[in-house]
Amino acid sequence: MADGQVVRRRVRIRDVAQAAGVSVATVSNVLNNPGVVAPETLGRVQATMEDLSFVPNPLARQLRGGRTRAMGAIFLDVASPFHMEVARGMEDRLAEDGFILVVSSSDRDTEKEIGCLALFEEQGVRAILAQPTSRDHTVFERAIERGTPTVLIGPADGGEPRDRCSVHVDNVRGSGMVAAHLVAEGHRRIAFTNDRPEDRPGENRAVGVREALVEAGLDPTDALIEVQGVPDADGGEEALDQVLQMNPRPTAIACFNDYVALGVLRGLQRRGISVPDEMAVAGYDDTEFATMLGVPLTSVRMPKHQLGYAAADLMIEETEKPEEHRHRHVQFQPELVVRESTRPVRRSAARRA
Amino acid sequence: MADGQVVRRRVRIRDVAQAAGVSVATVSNVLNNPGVVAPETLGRVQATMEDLSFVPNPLARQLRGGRTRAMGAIFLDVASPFHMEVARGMEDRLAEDGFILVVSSSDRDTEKEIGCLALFEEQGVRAILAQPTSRDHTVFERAIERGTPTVLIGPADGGEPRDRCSVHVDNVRGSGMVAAHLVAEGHRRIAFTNDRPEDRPGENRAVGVREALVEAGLDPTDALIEVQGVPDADGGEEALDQVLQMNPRPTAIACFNDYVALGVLRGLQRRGISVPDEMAVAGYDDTEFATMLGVPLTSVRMPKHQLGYAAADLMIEETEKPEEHRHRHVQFQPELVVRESTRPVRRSAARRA
DNA sequence: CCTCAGTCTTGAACCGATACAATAGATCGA
DNA sequence: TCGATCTATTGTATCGGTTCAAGACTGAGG
Repeated sequence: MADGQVVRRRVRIRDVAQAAGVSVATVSNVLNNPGVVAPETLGRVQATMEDLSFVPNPLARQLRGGRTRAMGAIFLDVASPFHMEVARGMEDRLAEDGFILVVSSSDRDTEKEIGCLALFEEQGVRAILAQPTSRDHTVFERAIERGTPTVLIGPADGGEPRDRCSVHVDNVRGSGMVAAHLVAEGHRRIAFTNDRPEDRPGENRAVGVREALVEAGLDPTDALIEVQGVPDADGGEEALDQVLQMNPRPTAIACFNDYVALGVLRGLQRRGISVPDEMAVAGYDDTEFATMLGVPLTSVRMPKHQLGYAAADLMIEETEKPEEHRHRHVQFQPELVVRESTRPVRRSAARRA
Repeated sequence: MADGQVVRRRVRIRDVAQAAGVSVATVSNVLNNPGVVAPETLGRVQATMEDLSFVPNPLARQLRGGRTRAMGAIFLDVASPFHMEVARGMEDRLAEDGFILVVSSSDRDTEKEIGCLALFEEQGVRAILAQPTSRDHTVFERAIERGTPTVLIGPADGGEPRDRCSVHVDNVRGSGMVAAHLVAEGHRRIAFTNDRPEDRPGENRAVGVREALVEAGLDPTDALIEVQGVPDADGGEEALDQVLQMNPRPTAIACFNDYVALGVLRGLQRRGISVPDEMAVAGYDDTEFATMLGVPLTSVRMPKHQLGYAAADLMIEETEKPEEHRHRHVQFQPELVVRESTRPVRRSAARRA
């Protein structure tokens, strides 16, 4: 059984033309301009394409100019609640105009980010939404120069990003609200579990917390303890370990997101430390489960769906009518949702009622 | 200010060649084969490239070379916990061999599914992992015929899928375990909130529940109430509305996933119906928050990460060494995790302790 | 002085499509 | 019967690179 049969070479437009007894130009027309082809020919060629199971090579296709109907998105993490909601918002908008969303993740790695970007460009994606790994946006600026509109998630940086749009949730403000709230609740020593502070979201959050403390007249040097860790539940539990070793021990933990908070709560529960009496905990993202936890979680709600929707809208506008398009920087405001995990509302009374 | 300045045309390899006073072939060599270029020339050309900020067009580059280093995945839903974990598992495996993962979602729509598939094929993705919308896999079989290895998520169907691999979590068993457990806890009327039963996952879950009831000697006709809805928290709340109108009212609800369960719990809480005493609730997926809810949620744990990892492994093997590759059907077993939401463990005692 | 091997460089074919100008045929009015 | 018009089709340049056989030059050896 010589299994090394014919390695069926990929079928090209030429093969179809030959088989159907027409020129390549006609096949191309069948593909892109079916209106001009005689119905009889059209049918025959289509049948042949079907027969040979022909799939046009997109690379060659785009090389000449035409692009696909796909939009790309590069997130820092496939497994974050942020990404899920934003992607859904994008999809909703894109579907309206018949675009398909293709998502990839840089996994917080700049190398991989460059890889994703190159891939998307190669594939002729119409536009890209990206959550940059670093503050240095040159990779993306170059993509723009090369002709792929790119919308970044993040603040319109000091420079003059006149050549691109951005969408953004004011995380400085969001984390500031958390910090201010904790201070208002009487906390004077607050831990903040950050993602990697080099990354944009991490940086902003840190700034927000710090500024809020200063504004409240506290000295961040001893009022703020910044802990770093992977932004998921296990990371949260590890971060908690570190926090609990601090001396004096913080009385509140502001977490990078709700999953981290989940881990923190888990760790506290295991140790029998009560929330919020002995330790206040705040999350970020206001995931759906935040309300339903054993101790409902204070969190920051972000209009993620809207953010994705708006981003997709900008992308579509930019590729569909570049003349009319003016670059914009859309900013959304987060909202603090206070729940039991940071506010000791006469719980016992409420519960016994 | 006539802003219609020079639309800086993209710098091509030809321009570099001209500016550096060499042929395009030499520039190409500088790029791909620097060893063969004389050091002096090399330096000059590189300087010129820098000067003109030349970036080779990846499309043209690939055109000659072949395929990209990307793998595709088509999920039913971007926003499901299932997708997130599986994608992460895939990424972990793919990263080992320097592949990039590109995710798209069919949004449960067969049309869109076909679109995604075509897009991925066009883009020269090396292999595809898909969670099919329907039981009819012909679209995927054709992709395989056309030369794109495709791994499906789902049971190895009755037919003879000898030409592809599949990965699979035995959901019939998983949902069966839930149903059996509920029966064992004394429930005789059980609601099951399904996703669309036409879809594969929905179908399997329904079958599993039904079989388990039969096996327990119950008649599904009146022991099982199947409710349909969008598989998220809001969908869960709506499903609950329907369930509560039933007469006689079910005493347990098996939910399609943990998010649905979240919505159900929310609705029950709002109505002051206690869990599990007045209504038992089970989820599916065993998300991280399941343990931490007000009433910890019984759920079914699936090795999602492993599933993704295994799938990616198959894909890589198939594209990297097609000769050695033998198609396989990998099945994973789910695991029932019983918590308070279905088991009335002397709660009051525990709490007061 | 000539040959030969070795080092660089280059012209041109090629990848797989698109798009445009040109052509062939059919139809029609005068 | 003869252009004029239309419609359907096709030849071919083109996109921006890669690749490879062949050419130009150099220096060593006979």
